[in-house]
Amino acid sequence: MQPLPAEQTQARRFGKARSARSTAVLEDYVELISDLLGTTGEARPTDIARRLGVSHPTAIDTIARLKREDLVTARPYRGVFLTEKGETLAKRVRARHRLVVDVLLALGVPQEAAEADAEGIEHHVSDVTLKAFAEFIRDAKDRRKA
Amino acid sequence: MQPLPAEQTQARRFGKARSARSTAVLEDYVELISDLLGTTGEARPTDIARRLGVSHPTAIDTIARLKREDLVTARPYRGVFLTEKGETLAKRVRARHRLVVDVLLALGVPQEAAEADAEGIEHHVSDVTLKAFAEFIRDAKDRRKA
DNA sequence: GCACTAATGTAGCCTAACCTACGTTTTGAT
DNA sequence: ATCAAAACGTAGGTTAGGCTACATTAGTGC
Ligand SMILES: [Mn+2]
Ligand SMILES: [Mn+2]
Ligand SMILES: [Mn+2]
Ligand SMILES: [Mn+2]
Repeated sequence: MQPLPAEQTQARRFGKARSARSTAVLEDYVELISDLLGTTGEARPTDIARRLGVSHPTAIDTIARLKREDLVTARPYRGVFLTEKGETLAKRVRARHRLVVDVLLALGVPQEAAEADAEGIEHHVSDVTLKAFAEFIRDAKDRRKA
Repeated sequence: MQPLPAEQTQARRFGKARSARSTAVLEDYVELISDLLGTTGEARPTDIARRLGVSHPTAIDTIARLKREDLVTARPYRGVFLTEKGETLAKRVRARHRLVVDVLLALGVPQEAAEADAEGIEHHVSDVTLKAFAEFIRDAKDRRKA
């Protein structure tokens, strides 16, 4: 039986996971909105809802939260757009998402499981971990060349 | 710009992540209760709350939910115990937690980041992915021997 | 231009997960 | 046996993230 970590240490870890959980939804929305804007030119509440698998009122509610957090602008019947802050977040989130998928694939996880699990995992990957992931992928590529 | 996945595919992935998020708290409680029972012989609401970094009423509320889900038994002033179902879940969750930490460490993630990130990541690792992780670790060990 | 349809918005509801404030029960030390 | 402190429980409140049902607006085809 492993010794338990010190109370405060464990509490800090759980706290980080809680805070990541609370921003996960926002991150998914900005990433998706950015993708929709990039590929179709617009991001409308109904599309967002359908792609997320939620009802459209749920999407509209969350879009309101995104507005409050200054990540998007949206006006009735006009679709959703990213603010500067939103664009910046979207870029970071998309890059992280891709890297997480790549790492899972490199570890031998089948494609669809990698894509599905990454959708949840990504939100809990810290910067330090992300750096380690990037190096791992870089090294894997080097090994393949040699 | 990568092509977007089909709507239903993407919705299914997001749905899985949502459902994992909704069980994450239960999993952490069960794992922690099991650890406390194993090392100190008892799991009291206050200890649980302190280790999770939440207020004790929050812990008590969640323990009530665990009871509803038939994962624990608890009576006033008497501490918390795992049901069969709870024990089973605890074992699975603990094994998964350890494996996730091991994989992160093997990828070069520093100890504390590995422990902290694993606390969130673990809940989004599917069985298929877990299997790939196990093989990766086994192979890494073999390589070290050779 | 009208009418139907799809999209959007609004209202109202629910549960989970957090909190503070306060009252009650146990526990343990004199 | 008493009593203070710690643990526990309860009450009541907030926010996020879901939902359904219904009303309104916008867009399209005729
Ligand atoms: Mn995601
Ligand atoms: Mn993503
Ligand atoms: Mn966890
Ligand atoms: Mn854990």
